Formats: sequence, C-alpha cells, structure tokens
Amino acid sequence: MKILLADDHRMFIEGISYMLREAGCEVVGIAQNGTEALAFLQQNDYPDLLMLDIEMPEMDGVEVAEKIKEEYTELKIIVLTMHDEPEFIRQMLKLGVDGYILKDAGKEILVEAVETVKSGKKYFGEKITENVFSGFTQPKSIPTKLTQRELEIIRLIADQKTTGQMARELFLSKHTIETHRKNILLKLGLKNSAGLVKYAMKHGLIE
Amino acid sequence: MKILLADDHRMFIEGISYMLREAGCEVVGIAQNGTEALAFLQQNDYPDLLMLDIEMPEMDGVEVAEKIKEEYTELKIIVLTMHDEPEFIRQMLKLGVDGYILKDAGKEILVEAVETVKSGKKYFGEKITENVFSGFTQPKSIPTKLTQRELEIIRLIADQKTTGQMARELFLSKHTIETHRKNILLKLGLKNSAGLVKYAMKHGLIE
DNA sequence: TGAAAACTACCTGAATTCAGGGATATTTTC
DNA sequence: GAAAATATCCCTGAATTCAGGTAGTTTTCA
Repeated sequence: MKILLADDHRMFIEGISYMLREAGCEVVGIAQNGTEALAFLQQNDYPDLLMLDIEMPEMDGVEVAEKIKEEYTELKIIVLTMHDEPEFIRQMLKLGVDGYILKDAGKEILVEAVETVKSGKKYFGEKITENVFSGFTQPKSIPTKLTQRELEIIRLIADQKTTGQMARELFLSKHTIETHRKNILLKLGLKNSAGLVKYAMKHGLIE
Repeated sequence: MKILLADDHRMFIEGISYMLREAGCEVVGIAQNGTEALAFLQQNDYPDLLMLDIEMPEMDGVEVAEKIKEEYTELKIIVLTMHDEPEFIRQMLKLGVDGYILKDAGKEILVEAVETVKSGKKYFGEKITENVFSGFTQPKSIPTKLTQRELEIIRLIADQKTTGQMARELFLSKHTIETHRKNILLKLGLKNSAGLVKYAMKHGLIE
C-alpha cells in the first residue's frame, strides 16, 4: 500500500508516518498543501492511497479531492481531519472519498481505515455517519449557492454596515437589503449576522 | 526525561509519542483535556515535562498552564499547538512556559525543543519570536486587554446566542451581558456584533 | 492594605434586526 | 417561449442590539 500524506502540520505527518509504516504501509510522499499534493501526482508513479487533511494553505482538501476524483479515478482518498461538521463531511462524501476519519481517533482506527479501504470498501467512523444523518434531518444545511448580490451584502454586513447604510451605498430601498439579509440567513440556515460573519470567514467568503 | 502529553487528538498524541521515545524520552502519560492533565499530576509521580496543546475541551491549555505554574513550579511546559497568533503566544509567555512550538514544525524542532528545555533553557521557534515582536511593533494588533468574561461573551456571540440566551447560560442578568457587550465594542472600537465576530476570527479569539 | 480592574446589575430610549408574510420586473436557462 | 432564478420593493410586529448613563461587590496586584 503506497501512501501519500497531505497535511500542513509536519509534526502530524511524521507521527502518522510511523504508524502507517508499522502497519506495513509505505509512505511514498508528503505534501504540505493541495498544490504540492497534485504536483506529486504528476511527477511520480502515483500511490494507492491519499491521506488528506481539509484545512491547508494554498489549496484546501475539498478542492484537491475534487480534482483527484476527476483525473486520478483509481486513487483512493481517506480524509483525515479534525472537522466533524456535517458540512464538510457531506461535501467530501459527495465527492466520493473512500474514508473519513477524525484526528481524535486512535491508531487502531487509522489502521482499520487503511485496511478497509485497501480491500476496496469504504470506511467511515461512527461519529461521522452519525453527524451526517443528523444533518440530513435539517436539509437547510445543504450548501447553497449565493448570488453575487448576496455576497456583496455579506461583505457589507461584515464591514459593520447597517441596513440603512447599505441601502444608500447601493442605491436600493432598505426593504431590499432586508430581503437579501433574510434570504441569506435562510439559505445558510443561520440565525443572525454574527453567525453569518463567522460562516463567511470560515468559508472564505470574506477575508 | 519523563513526559506527559496533553492533546485532544489521539492520533497526534500517538505520533508524537513515537518520536519522543525514539529521542530517548519516556512518555509516562497522556491526557485528552486539561482536567485529565491535572488529575494525572495529582495521582502520579509527576513528570519532568508537559507537552501542552492550547485548544482542548473541558479545560484549555491556558488554564492548565496557569494552574501548573502555580502548584507544580518545577514542572516544565512546552506548548505544542497550531496557533501562531501573538495573542496566544504572549499569553503563554506571560505565564512562564518553557517552550512554544508549532505543530507545523518538524521532528527535529520537537527534539531540539525538548533537549533545550531539559537543559534548563527556554525554547522558542523563530516564527514565534517573530510573531510576538511583530505584535509589539504594531500596537494596533495588541488586542486591548479583554477579560476572561469578555472572551467568553465573544465566543457566545459568535455562536449566534442572543443576550437572553447568554444570560440564562451563564446565570447572569441580561443587563450584565449587555454591559459586557457594550464594553467589548468600546474596547475594540467596533460598531456591532458582525464586526466583532470578524475581528475575533482575524485575531484568533475564536476558532 | 489600598487602589485599580473586573464583574455584576440596572435604567432609558432610539435604532436595528429578524421572522413572517406578499408582490412585481428582469434576466437566465432550458 | 416557458420556467426558473434573480433582484427589486413593501408591510407588520416582536425581539434584539446599541449608546448613554450609574453603581455596588469582588478580585487582583503593586
């Protein structure tokens, strides 16, 4: 089992490497961001499995998984992250990753996941499936597309603008701004502007 | 060198353990949160060194460091985290920790840090000192001192809680919450909660 | 031990947000 | 050309936030 590790924390990578080697796997490469991971695949006999973190600089795990599932269809992917939010999990499942385990799991889980995926099956921890299903009962959290206008409003909200200020700035009625506000919260399943700004930053909608 | 590891990600702990053992250290215990770490110290011959993560459930690293530096003065502490925000670093330095390294550093750094601290000196990576000083030269980014309570309120605001909800959760009057809210905005020179959340995320106060 | 800081609580009143409706015009997409 | 998405606008009413105060108690620390 040839494995490529992608995680921006070297210390974590090195620790995982030990464990994987002990379990009889060969770590053929490491990458500290998405770009490096893809570059590795272009220049080498590619591995059988990619252990992928979500949170990385340059290019995040979601993007990497997307590209890989397009171009390197036979490469297995196990997502290895500390994010247990349904949002991320569902996104990854949709892309067709082969496993999803949390960093707070132990070595046994890691090895079990690799073994399972190696044999052609999928591996998802208990917590994962649980979280996803809890999410399905709330169909609201399906990542929804925001319009250009809505993104604009979000940025203004993050800039501490009030509805009235935004209305003047965009030459719109304040009712319109209120409608946009309402629709944004509805689409994203949020409760107020504070939550919106947090969401927006997490998802890179604003810097 | 007897070491106690405190980190909520088991996978990370196990990886680090390998490296430390290889470097001739003895990992005498692990803890998945602050409470466990302190409990360990009460029940065992305590170790020489504590490797401490900041972000943990139950009791975070800052609190742990504080308590330890009060009660177990000869126990060394190396903070091992992915947070490189001056806010955290300065907080920890103030508490008198003996080392501060980032998880994106490699094994060499880890070993070097342990060796250095073992010999009685302090160890701080390049990035760390850099970030702290950059903070000093830019007085803007010195987060005006926020109190513990205020930080707590900020986190709740970011969690979309209303004043009433926070009041009930913290067993306080809603007037009190409103006062905190007001003081926070005043201290940071902000206008509303949306701006507050953005500020908090940028400065690593939340997430 | 005494001052400063932090935490607590209350008040008034204006401004703003949020939840729930409904409606129309334009543009894009199929 | 029809359907869907987008952008615009309006309304009511409750809830919440924000700005401006005052003030007592506890904790911290020099």
